[in-house]
Amino acid sequence: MNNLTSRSTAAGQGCRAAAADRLRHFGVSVTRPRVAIMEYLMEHHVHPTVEQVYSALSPEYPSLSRTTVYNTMKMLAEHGAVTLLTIDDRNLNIDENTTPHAHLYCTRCHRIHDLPLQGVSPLQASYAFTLDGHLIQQVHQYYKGVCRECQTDLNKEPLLTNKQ
Amino acid sequence: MNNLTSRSTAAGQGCRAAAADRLRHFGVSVTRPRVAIMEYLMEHHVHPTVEQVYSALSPEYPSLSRTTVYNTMKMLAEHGAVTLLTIDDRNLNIDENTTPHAHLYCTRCHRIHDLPLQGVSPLQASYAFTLDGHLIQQVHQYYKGVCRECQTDLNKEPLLTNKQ
DNA sequence: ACTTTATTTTGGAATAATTGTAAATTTCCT
DNA sequence: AGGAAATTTACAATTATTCCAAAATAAAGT
Ligand SMILES: [Mn+2]
Ligand SMILES: [Mn+2]
Ligand SMILES: [Zn+2]
Ligand SMILES: [Zn+2]
Repeated sequence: MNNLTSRSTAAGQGCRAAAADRLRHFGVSVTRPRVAIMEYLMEHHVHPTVEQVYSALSPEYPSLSRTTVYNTMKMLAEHGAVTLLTIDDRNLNIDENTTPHAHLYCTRCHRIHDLPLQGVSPLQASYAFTLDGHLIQQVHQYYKGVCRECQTDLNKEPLLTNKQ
Repeated sequence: MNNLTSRSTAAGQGCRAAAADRLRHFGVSVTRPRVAIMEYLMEHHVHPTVEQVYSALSPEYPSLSRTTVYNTMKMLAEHGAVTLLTIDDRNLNIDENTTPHAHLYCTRCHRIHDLPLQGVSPLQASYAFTLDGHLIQQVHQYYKGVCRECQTDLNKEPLLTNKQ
C-alpha cells in the first residue's frame, strides 16, 4: 500500500510494469533493454524507426546498443508482439499495435498513419488462412499519398522530413 | 513486306519495338538502355530486383550500369510505367504490371506472386481518391506467408532463395 | 553534314541501414 | 556464491542504394 518506499515501481514516467507484462505475455524473458524498448513502443504508437527508438532511449540508457534494438525488434516480431513495416524504402518502421489495420504512407512527411483495413475484417486477418493454395500468415495493406496535414501546408513550407 | 533485309527489326528474340512504344506511351524518350530494360521487364513479369535486371542484361550490354537501372526504374515509376514494391526488406522489386493487384510474398522462397485486390476494385484503385482527408495515390496490398509450391516441398529440400 | 547544347549514361566512390562477431555482462539455477 | 546459458555490447563487415563528375549520346540549330 505504501509505495513511497519503492520509488522505481511507482514514480517512473512511463509504466515499465506494463511493458514487462506485455513481454511475459508474448513469452519472452524480461530484461532491462527489452523493457526499455517495449515501454517506449507502448508510449509512442507512431511507427518509429529503429534509429528513433535507439536515439530516444540512448540518453537515459547510454550503454544501449543499436544492435540490441534491431535484435529485439526482430525477436518481438517473431513472437507476434510487434509488426515490422517495410513501407518506407529507406528504413523499417515498428508497429506495436498488432491488431490488423491499414496504413497511409505520406510521401511528403514520410509519416505513417493508421487506417482501417479494407475487404478483410481485423479478426479474420489475425489468423492464418489459405488463399489460392497459399498459406497466408499476415495481411499488409497501405496507401501512398499525401496526408491531411501535409495537404494544407502544401504551398507554405517546402517539405519536412520526419527523420533528422 | 520483305523483312529478311532488316534483321534487327524482325529476328530479335524479344520485341524491342513494343518496348519502345511503351516508353513513348508513358512520355519518356527512347534510349538504348531504356529499351533494353523495358524489354526485359515486359518479357519477365516476375517482379525482378534491380540486380536481376542488371545481371540479366549485362552480358549482351556490357556497358550497362547498375546506376542506370536504378535511375531508369525510379523514372519509370514516376511516369507510372512500373510500380516499385518494398515488400521484401532486402531489396526492391519491380512490377511492370501497373494494373492494381495484390501480392503474396513467400517467406520461404522470397518470390512474389500476383493475387487479386481485396475490398477495392482495380479500376477504383487506379485513380487518386480521398480517404479520411488524406489524398490516396496508390493502393498496396500484400500477404506474407508460404506459397503453394513451397508448401509441398516443405519437408523435402531445406530452403532455396531465389536470389544468387 | 557539322556545331552547339541539352540529356543521358557510366563507373567508381560515398552513404547508410542492417547484420555478423566475439567478448563482456547479466540472468538464472543449484 | 559459482557456473552454465542467455543476452547485450561495441565495432567491424556487408550490401543495397545514392551521389557525382566525366564521357557518351541524342537533339536542335546552321
Ligand atoms: Mn499502425
Ligand atoms: Mn505483381
Ligand atoms: Zn504528411
Ligand atoms: Zn515459396
